Amino acid sequence: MRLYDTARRAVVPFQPRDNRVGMYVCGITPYDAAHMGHAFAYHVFDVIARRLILLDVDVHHVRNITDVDDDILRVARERNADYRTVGDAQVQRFDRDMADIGLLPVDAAPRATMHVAEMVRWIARLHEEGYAYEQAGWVFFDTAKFPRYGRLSGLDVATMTALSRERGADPDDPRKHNPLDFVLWQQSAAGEPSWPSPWSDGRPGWHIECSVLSTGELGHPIDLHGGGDDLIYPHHDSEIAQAEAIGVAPYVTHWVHVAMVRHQGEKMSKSLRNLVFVRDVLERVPGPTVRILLAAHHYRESWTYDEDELREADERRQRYHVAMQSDATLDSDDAQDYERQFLERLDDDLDTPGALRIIDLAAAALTHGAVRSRGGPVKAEEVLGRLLDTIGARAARRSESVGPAA
RNA sequence: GGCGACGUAGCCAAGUGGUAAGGCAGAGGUCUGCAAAACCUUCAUCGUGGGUUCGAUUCCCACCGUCGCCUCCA
Repeated sequence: MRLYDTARRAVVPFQPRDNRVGMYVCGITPYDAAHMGHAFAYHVFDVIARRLILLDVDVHHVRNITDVDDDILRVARERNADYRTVGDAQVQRFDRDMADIGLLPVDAAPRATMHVAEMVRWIARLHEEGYAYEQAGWVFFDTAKFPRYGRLSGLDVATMTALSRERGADPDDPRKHNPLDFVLWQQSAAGEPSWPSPWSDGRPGWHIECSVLSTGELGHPIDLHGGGDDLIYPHHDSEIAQAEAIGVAPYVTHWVHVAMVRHQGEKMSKSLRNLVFVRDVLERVPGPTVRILLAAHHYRESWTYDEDELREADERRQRYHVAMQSDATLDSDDAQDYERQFLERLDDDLDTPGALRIIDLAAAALTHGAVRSRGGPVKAEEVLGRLLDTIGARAARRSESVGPAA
């Protein structure tokens, strides 16, 4: 299987070592419902996992949960609730949404709050080795000590600095030695949850959890680490820095990033309030339709969610359904041929749109009932079922696969 | 500034190392009292400039243009 690697900037063979793959995907902060951007990202890694499993690879799929950060604390405050209550409820909703669009359960979903002690140890080590400094209870990573900082994103320090100034970020925080230094540990404000540490009763910065959770579950190097492409900088660049600085290197062998989903002309994001929630889409179409819609887009190309495409995806799902319900069969030779082409598309940098086109052909052949007998018949249900299963778009139940979109 | 994607007829869009599917629109026609519908016909040298090749839209390089992302973020 060939996949684009962000670090090498090329489509390269993805080589599992020992037939085992540790895959770590940056998960959600559970304070709001999952939107189509989340669905797209996690769908992509689900397809990768399914394809690897088909190749007989033992996949260990880990997706973390950032259950303490500014956003979730803010929401908890607004609702006058405990942040853990907010988090638990959102995690449940998230799991349900993902299950309903047919994502395989991940093998581990570690939560940041369960591993703060390890984070403290990690930060302490960075501090001891001179990669971090303390300022009144806060600890910052010293990017000047790590010259490779920013290499994943391809940004050099000067550009990053200039950019952050332009964006009105906070590079001028007087506590920072360098504008790009990032928070490893922060002192908790009154009323915020806190954990003991040598520097203050506080809580971890955003980036540290992923280095700790990923290597905690998978060791290193991580075979495949991914997430949305908005995480490349600063999140993943910072992960690399804090890991490789203390010898957890190489940290990751293959980076996979998924493009952004847009809506109404802009990136779907919380701050723009242009979210399309997975649940709302599922109210109108079955899970497989959502998967077909997502699979119709290549993971490295950003796309715009729109209703026409949702309708087309549902029509496609219905065509597949009709083909699968038919009595038609294909010769085993032809069936194998479709499957081979389908997998070839997937193995070529996860070309799911191309793979869908192969399913279209197979479905058309079945509905047109072209049956020849050469090598024995293969049932429609079996041919299409296997292909659809690989992209998570096989109807779970018969009742789920009938009826038009609302 | 960096990274990425894309640039095929008026629009949408498939595709391949050997002289470009399809759909919509348009034009002409058949049919019709007129029109509509239907049907038939017609409509592109594939962003620009180089290179590789017997031959490139398809491979490589440069350039131009469009778009997306870049310390809340999947």
